[in-house]
Amino acid sequence: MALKKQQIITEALELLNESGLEGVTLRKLASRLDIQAPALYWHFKNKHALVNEMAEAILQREFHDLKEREKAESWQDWLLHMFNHLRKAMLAYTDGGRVVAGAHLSLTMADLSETAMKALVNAGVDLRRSRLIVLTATRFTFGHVIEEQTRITEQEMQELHMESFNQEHPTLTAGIEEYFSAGKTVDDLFNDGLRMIID
Amino acid sequence: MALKKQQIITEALELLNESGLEGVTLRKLASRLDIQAPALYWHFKNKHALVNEMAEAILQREFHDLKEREKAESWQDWLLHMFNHLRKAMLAYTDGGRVVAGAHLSLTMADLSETAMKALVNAGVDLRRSRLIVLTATRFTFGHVIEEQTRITEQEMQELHMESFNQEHPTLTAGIEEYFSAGKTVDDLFNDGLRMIID
DNA sequence: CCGTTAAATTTAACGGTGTTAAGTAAACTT
DNA sequence: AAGTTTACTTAACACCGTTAAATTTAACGG
Repeated sequence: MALKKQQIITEALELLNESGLEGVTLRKLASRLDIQAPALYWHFKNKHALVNEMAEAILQREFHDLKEREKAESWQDWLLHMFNHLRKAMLAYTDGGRVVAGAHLSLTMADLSETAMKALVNAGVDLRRSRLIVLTATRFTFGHVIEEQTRITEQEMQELHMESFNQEHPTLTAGIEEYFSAGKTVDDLFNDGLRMIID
Repeated sequence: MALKKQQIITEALELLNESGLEGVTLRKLASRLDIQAPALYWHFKNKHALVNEMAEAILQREFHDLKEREKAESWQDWLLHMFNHLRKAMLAYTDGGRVVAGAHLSLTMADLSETAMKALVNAGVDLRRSRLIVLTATRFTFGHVIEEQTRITEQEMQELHMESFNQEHPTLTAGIEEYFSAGKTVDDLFNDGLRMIID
């Protein structure tokens, strides 16, 4: 039985979650599918194309039924929800942020922007402002999730001597300390940042 | 005469500008320095360490004399300047955004955050708000520049059929069209987004 | 100036990567 | 049954980061 594109992508996403983006090699992927690496080139033009399709799949899982805004909900709340979904989609996979942000010209992302802008315009926000809000929030979300997902090694942690770092960056340290000691989480951090853009 | 670390990084940055991030290989870099690739391991623990130092160098060129805010300037304007500098620093090199954003735990970035937060706190902004503004603006800037610097190939452009794309995304298309036909530039787009966060 | 030590680099090699070219077997088509 | 398309395999190429070991270069004290 011949392999379907969808099976390959599913397996690739599983491999992504186990080994991270640089762990996704064509040989490893092929081995999991019980084929040889060059066979993948029958299904994909090259590795980049595969990664692009992985990005679409990551987004589709969260946005296959992209809902329009209902009248009851404010456009601000609706937009907040949308970008929380976007973040959630990317967080669901190791390096999901880099995969999605790296996949330029994603159709799903375009649909998402279109739906979002339409929602704002329909709610009375003017066109330019809608564009600015959606674009800014999108890029913030990418930047946020990418940073959120970068893994710092034990060694990098040691090389950055904590005591002296904190001593030389008192305001920064105090700011971080204050935020989390108030019981806030990383989710809150994302949403607080998002709200600054949206409101 | 033995090679100095600084010379290696300078050459690496030149190579970065000519060939992009994936064009920076240890063999190519070594060849430009008239040494063999393994010699680089005397100067750097591994390639990642080299790229991290490249990131610091990129930032240092724009921030070697990081100025405190002067009383005459509003903290908003000052912050706007700072992030324009950050963007400029990254734009100065091919894939500069990916290099800097990828270099986690950059000391220069930490100094920058510290200075920025101190400026806001001194201007009367409360600690939590300072942290949120600086963090959000930073991540937006990274997201923005990374996107700005991704090069789309001719072929990717063709695969995305423009007419049907525009037809299926009328609001998005109209938004983009409106913005640029008003004489605005990509620089404006960045600053307008930044202002949404800061103000 | 010499001998020793440390710094800087070379040579050779390993295992891994994406990718291409050419051949092959199975599955549809006519 | 013959021919064509689909889905692969095998073999190979040119790269890549990295390591180990040998070797050269520079620095320094007696």
